[in-house]
Amino acid sequence: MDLLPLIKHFEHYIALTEDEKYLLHGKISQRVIRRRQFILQDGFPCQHYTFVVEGCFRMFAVDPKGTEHNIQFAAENKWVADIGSFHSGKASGFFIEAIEPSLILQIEKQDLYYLYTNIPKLDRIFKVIVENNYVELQNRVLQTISSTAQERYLTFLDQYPELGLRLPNNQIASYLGITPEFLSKIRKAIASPAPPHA
Amino acid sequence: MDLLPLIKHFEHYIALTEDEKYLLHGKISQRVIRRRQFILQDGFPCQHYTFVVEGCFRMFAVDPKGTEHNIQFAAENKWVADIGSFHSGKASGFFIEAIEPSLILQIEKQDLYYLYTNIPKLDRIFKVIVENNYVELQNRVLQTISSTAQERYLTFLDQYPELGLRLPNNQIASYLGITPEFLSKIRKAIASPAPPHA
DNA sequence: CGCGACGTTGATTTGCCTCAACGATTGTGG
DNA sequence: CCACAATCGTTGAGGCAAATCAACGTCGCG
Repeated sequence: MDLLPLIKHFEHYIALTEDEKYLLHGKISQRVIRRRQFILQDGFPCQHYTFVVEGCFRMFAVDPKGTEHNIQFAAENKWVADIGSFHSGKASGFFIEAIEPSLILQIEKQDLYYLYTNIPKLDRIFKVIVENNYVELQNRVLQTISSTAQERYLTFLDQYPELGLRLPNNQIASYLGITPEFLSKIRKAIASPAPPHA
Repeated sequence: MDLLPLIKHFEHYIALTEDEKYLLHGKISQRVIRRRQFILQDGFPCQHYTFVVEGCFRMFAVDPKGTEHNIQFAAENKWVADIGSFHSGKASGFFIEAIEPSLILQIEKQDLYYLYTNIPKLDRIFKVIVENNYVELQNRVLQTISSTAQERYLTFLDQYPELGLRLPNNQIASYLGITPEFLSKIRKAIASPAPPHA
């Protein structure tokens, strides 16, 4: 098992001592995940914080009509978890599914708590990580309540150019809160040279 | 100056020692804010973390057309700040304005960093606070991309019944991402007994 | 090969916006 | 203390953005 990507990730924030790195061993497990495999399903508690070493995931909810709504993508060096369910132990309302074949590192609740206690730095590191995610999410809320679908799509491409290439359009549509049909029409409008306005 | 509300707030998460409480003095300032007074304006860096002791604030952005979009309310025992701007020192794109006459406690950046260093618990406390806010925001995103305006309004009233009474409807409309006119029509539809469907 | 996932297009419907107008309330300066 | 302005909520007519539904083409894969 190779913890290096995770250690590098932590040290992107604060350097760790050798002792601290040593504490990580045994608390973290590695898994290979196939395309379309779920690492969390609606109705079950979220048992792990998941760090994506390679591949890509989506976290989504299903509404009463059966429509799926992506609330987050997580590719390399991102964390994904239902934080509320993880801490409360209650059933999650979300699914987390691999969009690509993936390699992940996972930490269970009691292990993460152990690490928080024995590597106090981790409190700060995760505080900063969550703060950054919070700022991103705030901007997404702003976009969503203030812009048209086309503007949101262009912002998405601008902010995550790599995801724009990597993900199927129907997944992007679900993230943007629009139908795949309408995203297709937006893409057509963008691609075509300025339409006649007369 | 009375730090008790803030200390109580911190101790809602983890108890502090007397020494730790002592360290807070001198790092926190108290301010009385009038209705409609701004504590952050677009174009300026966010210099403080603000804890609301009494009153209520809104954080909003203004789009190119001049329309305001509320992205957050903060009443008693809530924090409000443009976290991104606070840490980066760059100009904020948000305003924070008092909706009611308010009493706040503020911490400046270097003071907060000082406290993080000397009261390591604070890293954990703020980690938990931000995580909770993150979960709330995630649910808001889900609502926004998956529900109609009426559903979002009912959820808002259910989740923040006190804010539903306290805030003017136009502020709620801005938070929900709809026009005040349309919120008015929603309220009428809700109030009226089940409309005839024939 | 045949099926399922994905993308596209078109016709129609609907949720919400825009604009305009009008009471009710609040607050404020003369 | 009154007059006036500003703020807030409501209502209605008309328009637009995006959803819905249905159909069809393509591709990759078992």
